[in-house]
Amino acid sequence: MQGYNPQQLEAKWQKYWKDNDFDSVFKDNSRTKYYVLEMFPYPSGSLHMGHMRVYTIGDVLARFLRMRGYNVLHPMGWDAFGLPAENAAIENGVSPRDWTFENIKEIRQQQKSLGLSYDWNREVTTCHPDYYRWTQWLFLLFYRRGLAYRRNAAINWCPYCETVLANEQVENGCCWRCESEVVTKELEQWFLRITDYAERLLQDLDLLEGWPERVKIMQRNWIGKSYGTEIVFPLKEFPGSELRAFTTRPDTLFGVTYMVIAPDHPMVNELVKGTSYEKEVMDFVRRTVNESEMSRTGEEVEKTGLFTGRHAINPVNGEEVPVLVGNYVLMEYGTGAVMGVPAHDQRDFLFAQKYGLPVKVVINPYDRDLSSDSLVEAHEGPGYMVNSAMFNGLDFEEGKNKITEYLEQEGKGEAKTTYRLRDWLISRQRYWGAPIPVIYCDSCGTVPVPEEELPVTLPENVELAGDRVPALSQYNSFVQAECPACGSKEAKRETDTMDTFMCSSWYFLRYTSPDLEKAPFSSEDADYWMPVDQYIGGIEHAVLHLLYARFFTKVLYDAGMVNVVEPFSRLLAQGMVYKDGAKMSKSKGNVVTPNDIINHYGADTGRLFILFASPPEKDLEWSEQGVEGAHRFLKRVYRLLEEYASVVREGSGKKQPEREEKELRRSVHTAIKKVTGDIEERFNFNTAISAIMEMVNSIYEYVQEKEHGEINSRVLQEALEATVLLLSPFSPHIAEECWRMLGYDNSVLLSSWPEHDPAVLQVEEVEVVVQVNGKVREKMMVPAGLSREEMIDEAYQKERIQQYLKDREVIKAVAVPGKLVNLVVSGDN
RNA sequence: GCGGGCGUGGCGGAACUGGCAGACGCGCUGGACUUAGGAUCCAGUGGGAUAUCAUCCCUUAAGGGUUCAAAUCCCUUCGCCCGCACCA
Repeated sequence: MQGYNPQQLEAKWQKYWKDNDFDSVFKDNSRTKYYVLEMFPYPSGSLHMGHMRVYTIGDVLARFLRMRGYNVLHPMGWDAFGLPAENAAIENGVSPRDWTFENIKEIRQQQKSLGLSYDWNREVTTCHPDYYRWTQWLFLLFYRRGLAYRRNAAINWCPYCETVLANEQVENGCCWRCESEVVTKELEQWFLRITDYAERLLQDLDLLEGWPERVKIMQRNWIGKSYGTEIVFPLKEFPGSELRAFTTRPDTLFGVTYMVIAPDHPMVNELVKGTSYEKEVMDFVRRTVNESEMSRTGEEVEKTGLFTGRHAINPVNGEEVPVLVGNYVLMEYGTGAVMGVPAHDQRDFLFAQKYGLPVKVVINPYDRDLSSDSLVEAHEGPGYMVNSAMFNGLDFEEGKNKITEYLEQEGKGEAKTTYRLRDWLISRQRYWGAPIPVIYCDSCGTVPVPEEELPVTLPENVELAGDRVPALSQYNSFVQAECPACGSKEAKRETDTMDTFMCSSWYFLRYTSPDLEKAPFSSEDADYWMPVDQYIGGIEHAVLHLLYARFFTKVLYDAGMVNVVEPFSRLLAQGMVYKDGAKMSKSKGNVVTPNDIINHYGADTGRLFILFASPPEKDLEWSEQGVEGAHRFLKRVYRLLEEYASVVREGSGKKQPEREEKELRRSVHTAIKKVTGDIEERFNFNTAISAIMEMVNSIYEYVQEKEHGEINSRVLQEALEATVLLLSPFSPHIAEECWRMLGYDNSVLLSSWPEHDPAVLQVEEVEVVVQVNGKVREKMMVPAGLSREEMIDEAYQKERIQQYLKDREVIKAVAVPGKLVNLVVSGDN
């Protein structure tokens, strides 16, 4: 006996699979496709347990579906542009490119030693010119369609990363990557008009039945649709000029006592010019604009405002109200101006109190009257309208409509829908990214680089000086360009690179035709493979990557390049890996790496443990003893095969199946049914594995009861084959080895998934529980298929039940076929 | 504050549409084999009571409700986790 030697066995079969090219996949219209995709990694350092978990989940699915006959696309690639490469390059004195490709090599090796069944011919690398050429091409597509534009804007700036960030990439006022506090800067930047797609991005969430509800909710919140009214307030001091304010509460219009505009509102300057307030207000504006949005609008930050000396006129009653500039009003949302209704908005109420602005009640709750003088907090709830002229008495909801209608008739406002979503800022002031393919010419302005000149290549030889890789603006040879329109040699190249999320917004399409040289992807191939049937990745991308990729797909759909409106049909957000109650991290010293596990127990054990310890969407607690348990199980399977495969091969033993054989077959077919359902319908790999364990326990029971000669080899063969086949998606190497022990020459990968035989699951007798008043008092074996009445009759026959029924009256008898009988009796107990 | 999720043995977790709570694994206890075992195999393992192969009671965060029957449905409370957070 050799014993189970995972290291040797895994290397052997990995080589065999590679040599026989089992994982390559081709478009085949005669077969049903299935696209399994795990979010591709950023290649920093080496793999951690989180990676191992996602890949294992995806690999089980891919292997399972292949055995079920699907044509399965299961690719892998590298999200290879990004800042860490630059930082690491500086530390190690190598170029970002070399650093990145070294890491890719390392990670690819690790993935291979995990036995992951990727089609490596389709590998994509976003930092490779063959790839980013098409990222640039897509940028130009967006540009042509009016979806990419450059504007001056107050944007989020991370001082540590020395680059701007999109809104989605700021968490609690801090950089999503380095957690430095973000500040606001005014810069000329490139944006993608994702807000044009806000409504469709919102609506189509309803199509995504296979997505977790919480992810859809997060996206809904992020898009932040709200219905309201835009109202025109003429300016008293500037006849013909007006301020527009967006409100969700037009019913409170008569309660307006002031207006506040954003510090960066385009009219601020004009409003205060020449007044005694000018200097003070402009100082305030300068101070505020340079603060981060967080420090302006954070919860604990006090709202401040300054009077501009000007007044706005309420369009419904002609009242003149002061106009202020306030730090909490955001130019980016609505119109950058808000109407102040202290009586019905708590924020306005506090602001009014602070600055001594009047309070005017216009909505009374149904049960009492409010007084403007003695209000202690705003009444934001429902009620009916008062102090609102001809609208008095209307319920507030109706009032919203009536006021809006009135304003529309008068030309003083209109119903409007607003979104919280803002355009996607994609410029990055860093080196290691895809250059934005644009040239600026003094005479021609902004000129896109012609498609045939793509890619705009990153300079290769990087001078590592100081503590930064120099931005592209430092490379004169890169900056100097010829204007594609007029041929002027004085033109300058755009030196910003693209947000890496651009690269990851379409990689799933590139996998469908990875080597195509004339387009980013072939529509024909994409039409066959798309959408991704099952996408798997971390919840941290609930808004970021998953929103951007949806946006890209919709734009490509509009451009006629894909025929799907959503890229990912089903999404699995896998849980995190913990150890000792905390996320694994170097600083906590609780890290276990995939390499540790592979070297110690083998990939099969690691895969099995990770899947067995917890359902995929839940967090997983790493347990060394749990790993031991998984390893013990594999050894148990291996021993079983070592000892009994010969019985199967020799075909010895008696032929007539008896009770033990029937029981064994039943447990085998139960397992087949359970494992199939658990993988296919629920992704509950943990219970699938426990079903395999139960089957193995039954097999041991069977063989241990018998001498070798008494074993029914046909029944045992069926059991051992089922064990190996069911185990093969989870622990493929040992399965391949065991398959050979059973006498097969072909790979287990080429076998079909077993089907359970319902006839075998049929039992003549079932155990039925007899309850008296809901408490189990007796169990009985009855013929399967017994009617309710017969079951109840049967229950009455039981002596123990008779005891319980003595001196009592049966009020009701309930029976569930094949399960239980419940007799409800009078009296206590 | 708003929105969402979760709470089951010593531990990870089962229980799919309400129908025997605790599958499977870990750990623990006892035993077998053994020079030895951290290998392997067998038995036991939610708590309590009566006392002996059996019976009874309690138990799914806490309390209440619906039901013949609740971990599962409803209400209240507590605790934990995640997302958003002056969005007008």
